[in-house]
Amino acid sequence: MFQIVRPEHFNLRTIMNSGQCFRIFEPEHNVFDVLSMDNWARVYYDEPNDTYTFDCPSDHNNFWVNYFDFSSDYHSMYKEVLVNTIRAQDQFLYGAALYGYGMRILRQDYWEALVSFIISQNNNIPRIKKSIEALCKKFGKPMTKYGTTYYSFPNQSDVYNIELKDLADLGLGYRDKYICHIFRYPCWMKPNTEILLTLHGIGPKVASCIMLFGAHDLTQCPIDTWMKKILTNIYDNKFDFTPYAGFEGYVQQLMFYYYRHLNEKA
DNA sequence: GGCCAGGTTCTAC
DNA sequence: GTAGAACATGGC
Repeated sequence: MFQIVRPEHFNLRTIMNSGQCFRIFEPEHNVFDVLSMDNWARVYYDEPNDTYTFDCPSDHNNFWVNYFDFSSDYHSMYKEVLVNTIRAQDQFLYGAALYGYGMRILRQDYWEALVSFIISQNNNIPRIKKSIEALCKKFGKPMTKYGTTYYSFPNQSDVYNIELKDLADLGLGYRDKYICHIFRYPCWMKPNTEILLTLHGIGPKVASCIMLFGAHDLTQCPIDTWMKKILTNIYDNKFDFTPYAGFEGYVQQLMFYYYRHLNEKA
């Protein structure tokens, strides 16, 4: 249990809806369930006092402080974005920064990110979430609190031996072969883009997401269908990332979240 | 009901 | 090396 009072650069609902993770839920207004591997924190948001209360075992406090990247300085990145967008008269990214205040790049588990973002390819977010929950329910361990049951994200030893037919009812579509293959991949190897790209079912975009969200490499800038639309429709393919060197992934996340909002996706 | 989704692979020049 | 089709399936 710990509290975050009037946090700077932390909005849990923004993060939940930003498409970087798939296992944060809001079962009732201002009550959030955050899951990562076999960890579960229930987070109560006291809106009038802008205070988040994390209900979790106290020996898990450090896990969640790390997960939400509370030790990193988002103020300086955010300020750089504002200063540069004003200088460059970049209305879109300026608006994205205002709308996306409270965004952070989570430090997610590498294995969970690896599996999740393979599922994400050519897929929509509601369906990605459904498949992941089905995967957890089938191969994870039940966790019950507050009269609610979630299932842990299966670790590799839980799924190492499964066969393709075991994945048939998870709604994975053609990605089932990729997932089955990745279950036998030596995931303890150091996260590395070049190695990820050798794996069947992982291309540049998915590798970039895994490195950004699963290895906290903020220089990664995943270009998905939404980012392609942004870079062509808004910037005529002339957007310059150099003012944001070192935190391209954060800028990308602000753009992604804002553009989807403008298109009524979140 | 058709287009699209946090793409990648396969095939054909 | 690159353009285009194929891939499964459900959200909207």
